[in-house]
Amino acid sequence: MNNQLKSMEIADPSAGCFGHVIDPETGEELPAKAAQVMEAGSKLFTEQGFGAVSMDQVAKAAGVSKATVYAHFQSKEQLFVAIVRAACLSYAENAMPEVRDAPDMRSALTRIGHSIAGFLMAPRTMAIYRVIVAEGPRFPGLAQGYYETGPRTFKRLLAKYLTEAVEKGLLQIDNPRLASEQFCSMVRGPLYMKVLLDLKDDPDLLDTNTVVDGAVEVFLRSYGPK
Amino acid sequence: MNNQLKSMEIADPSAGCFGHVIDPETGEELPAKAAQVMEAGSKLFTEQGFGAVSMDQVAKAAGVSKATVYAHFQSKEQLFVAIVRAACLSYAENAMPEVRDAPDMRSALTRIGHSIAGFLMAPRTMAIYRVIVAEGPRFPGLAQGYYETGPRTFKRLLAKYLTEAVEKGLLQIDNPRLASEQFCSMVRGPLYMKVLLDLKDDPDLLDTNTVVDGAVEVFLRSYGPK
DNA sequence: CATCAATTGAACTGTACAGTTCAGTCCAAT
DNA sequence: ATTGGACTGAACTGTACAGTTCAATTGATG
Repeated sequence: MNNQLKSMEIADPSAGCFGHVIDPETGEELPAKAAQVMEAGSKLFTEQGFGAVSMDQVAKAAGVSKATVYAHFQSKEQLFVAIVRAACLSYAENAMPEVRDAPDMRSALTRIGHSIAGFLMAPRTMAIYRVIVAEGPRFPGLAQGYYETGPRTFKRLLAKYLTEAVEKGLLQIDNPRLASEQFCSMVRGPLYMKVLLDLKDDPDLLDTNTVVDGAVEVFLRSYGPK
Repeated sequence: MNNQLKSMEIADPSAGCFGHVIDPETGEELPAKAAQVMEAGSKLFTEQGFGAVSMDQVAKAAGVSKATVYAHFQSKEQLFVAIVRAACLSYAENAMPEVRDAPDMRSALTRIGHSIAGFLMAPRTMAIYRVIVAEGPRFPGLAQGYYETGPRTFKRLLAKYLTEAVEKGLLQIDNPRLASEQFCSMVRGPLYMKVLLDLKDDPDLLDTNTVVDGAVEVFLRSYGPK
């Protein structure tokens, strides 16, 4: 029960992730200056929130004139939407690790659990989530887009994996989507608020290993074979 | 397995909840006008977010002059903090139902599960959460205060209940705090994003009964006696 | 009725910011 | 060398808003 991964390295593609983005509207590659603007905007918006950042700040941080910003983006809102959309694209793939070589179900689930935990608590993930929750209501469609490219995609990947395990007789699950949600929630729930609310020294907080091992244990006792 | 509560009525104390608030600073009861201001501010802030609401709007909605607003609250920030703090106070007690009369563990947990689900998805709860996530970073201590009076208190209540059940031989749990987190998470996780992100018609979404029954089932298979 | 505190309404100050404009610069392609 | 598109920097417009001020009004109390 102690096969945790020691340090979970989650690639944080914050830097440079707007380098070669394809504009979904035109299908063309993003000009260098536009990428700079998105880069800077991403950092500022996720650090301070949409409302607290001025376009002057964005331009300055991007090392670009304000006129250039408006040459590439119609408005502050459109810049924001473009940034969030681009940031969501690489979400789900990063969270599901390779587990084909795992010796058994317990170690596979443990690895997945640590991957979820590490991914969810990465600064970039938290920043996107915070911004979506905060500004979602004011940007119709943004939250939906986030959910579909992000959490939903990941949960489907996990449900698919579980279904395969059932077919191999390694698990017994009648509702894999529910089981997938349950496993994610048991890992995520006890941990994410700590980071989200920046609670560093609350005595009630559980550490990652306890949470992941606990989730795996409960999951296997419910859905394990026999 | 079908003893769900049909419609879970969660009292939404949005209206009038600032009527007789005691100021934690002075220990005195809040003047009527101040309560009106907090009432109006609460509605506006939770609907539109801190940044999007002007003090003129608050004054107007409260049916009060702006000078009066500033007579009671030093600044917009302080008004906001006062509102959130007051709103958090009645958080935890509302979420934990009475289950002493429940015939067995399954029905008790099912009732608790539905209570959690109903409480979490109440507009007022969601609104507070959204505002905390969105504005937390800019108001030091606010998120901590929310967590301590809210989620943490509830989870402790549940952990205490579970511990008592263990002592009666109804459950087998070595880490009740972890178990409490797991149960809450399994109920909350699959449901809250639907409301948070306003996803009405996603085909992957599970309904409340499925989620609660699933959580109870998994919980009992893991922690149930023998 | 007189007093006094709370409240009102309206005008005012200062600032921050979205978005525009434009003359001038840079640079790559011809 | 010239042309043309992208970029700069700086000034400018208009607006929204936090917070202030104050003379006039209200209303409860003695």
